[in-house]
Amino acid sequence: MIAAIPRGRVSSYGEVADRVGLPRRARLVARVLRETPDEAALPWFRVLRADGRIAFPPGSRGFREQVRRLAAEGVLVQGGRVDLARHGWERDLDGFLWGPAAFEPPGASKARKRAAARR
DNA sequence: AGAGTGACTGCAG
DNA sequence: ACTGCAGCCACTC
Repeated sequence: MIAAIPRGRVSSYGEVADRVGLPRRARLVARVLRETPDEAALPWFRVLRADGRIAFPPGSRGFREQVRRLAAEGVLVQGGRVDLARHGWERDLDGFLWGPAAFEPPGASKARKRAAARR
């Protein structure tokens, strides 16, 4: 299930559990990830907490590594968290509303809405 | 059996 | 938006 998370998208422990038919088993997903060797080459870094925050302690080695890997595929982490409305699996709001416009600078969305309101 | 632990969640303040 | 806290499940001691 984790291997199926598309590049540039993220999911959560709970969502992964749900998708494999194991509701309320978020902690089990976390355990599996912890026990999985790096050689498995799973995109573990695409799994976040339900609110979009990185599960590792801020500043820890795992935390920094996760930020680095996410950034490498265009997923910005700010204040330790990812915008799920933008990068969440199956809830790619920008993609749905505006097409695969990819990445815009902060505030671009607001500015666009203001412009639309003026018309 | 009972208490403690954690790459988690949802909700109340 | 942030912090606690109870609830949760699968172990471990």
